[in-house]
Amino acid sequence: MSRASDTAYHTIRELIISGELAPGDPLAEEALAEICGVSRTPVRDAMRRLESEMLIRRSGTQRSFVADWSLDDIEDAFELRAMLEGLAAKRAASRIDNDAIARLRALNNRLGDAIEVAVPDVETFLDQNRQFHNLILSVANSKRLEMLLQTLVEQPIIWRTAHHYSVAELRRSHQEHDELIAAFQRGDASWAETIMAGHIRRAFHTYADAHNSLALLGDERAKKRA
Amino acid sequence: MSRASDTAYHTIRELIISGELAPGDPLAEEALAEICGVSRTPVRDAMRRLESEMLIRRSGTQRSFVADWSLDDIEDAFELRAMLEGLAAKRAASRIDNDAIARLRALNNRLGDAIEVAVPDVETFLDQNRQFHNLILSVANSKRLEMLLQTLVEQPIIWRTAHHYSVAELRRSHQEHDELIAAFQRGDASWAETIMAGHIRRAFHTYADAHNSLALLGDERAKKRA
DNA sequence: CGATCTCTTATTGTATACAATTTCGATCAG
DNA sequence: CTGATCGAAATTGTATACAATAAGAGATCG
Repeated sequence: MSRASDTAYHTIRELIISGELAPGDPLAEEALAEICGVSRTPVRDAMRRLESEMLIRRSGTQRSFVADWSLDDIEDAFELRAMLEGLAAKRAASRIDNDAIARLRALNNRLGDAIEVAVPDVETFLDQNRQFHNLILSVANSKRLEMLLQTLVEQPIIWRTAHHYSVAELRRSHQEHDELIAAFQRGDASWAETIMAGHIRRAFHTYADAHNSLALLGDERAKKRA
Repeated sequence: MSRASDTAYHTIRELIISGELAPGDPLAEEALAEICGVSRTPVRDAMRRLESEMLIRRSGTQRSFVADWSLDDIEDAFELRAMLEGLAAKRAASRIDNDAIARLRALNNRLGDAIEVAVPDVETFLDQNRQFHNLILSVANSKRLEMLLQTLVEQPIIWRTAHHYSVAELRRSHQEHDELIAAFQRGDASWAETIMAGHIRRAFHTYADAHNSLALLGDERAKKRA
């Protein structure tokens, strides 16, 4: 997409994901246009995209707000992701070649290296993780699947909590990726599918746990203020 | 959505689905604006929506064309639909109440009536069928699932071939719906899921068969012209 | 004769002005 | 004081003008 429209998209997106714009906050086109330094036209484009990703919710009268994701909503998203990424893995297993397997292995090695240090490099972990999943998705070779997953993967608040994951949990992800690679190497589609689905579901519970601790922390702070 | 934007959306959509605009045809914003009787602004909105439904494809340089669906693409769409509607049925099974079941039964009865006549009323069949599936989807109670399926159900060329389905095939759909209702009544989520997934997959093969016959017909005609 | 380059033209991206709605607060009747 | 009503201000929808970019035709060079 073109420059102004893109900057608007990324700027607004960042404002939402970083939490600078809180869930429920109203979003006025003109105000956002000013912030992004572009006119309302590209802002409207960006908002359309964000709406389709469900980061923005529209009222009955077309006013926009930052979406507020309940834990149920997030579970919903993970349920769908588990199913769709499972399908991606299944399809990938019967299409993948040695070159792609080698690349997956390289990605997962770097991912492992990023956590086996004094202080885990979560940014790198997330980046390699994203590439790992994207590679599988592209091997799965279904434009439609790619499209649907795109609206699910870029979760909003999820990446914010990622930094609170324990080393054990990061290691677990690394292991599961290895198992996935083994399934690919054997061309076992069902195995790949179930590993992937489980991998995502576990990620949800990891998220939910981190989410709960953070929520408790938030409550503590709220009490202190009162 | 607002008036002009909506009319643009529906007008263009109809042009594509009816085949007036053939797959691969280029779509210029200004030309469409003239056809729809609105300005380019709402046309662009409409095209965005149609793109997300994959009825429109965009080239690397942002030019738009009517999407051309290969049989593989369509199989892809059905594979995803089978999975997602299966999930919808599974979720619905554990949430549905007697009132909703009664409504499903009523819809399916009308659907059955529409085909048990001298000349089957396919329009009514499709309409009741759509309502039947939509009701299940809404009982499934997942906004995200609803959103994803929306981009898959409104297939382009599929409804055009529906008129060529045999009475036996229409009856089969009617039966499968009844089975689904039975699964709901027993609250058997797995059963509901597998019936639904099978139901959609069968629909694909019905479509593919009709598609092939039509393609052959088309070839015959082409030969005659030559 | 073919390939490439440039210039013209067509098409899309962006800004802005204006119209249609909606929100919200002030005012007033009960 | 409560609630309804009206109107000003804010917000979104649409049209249009202009800028940036890409496609296509024709000329130019090898």
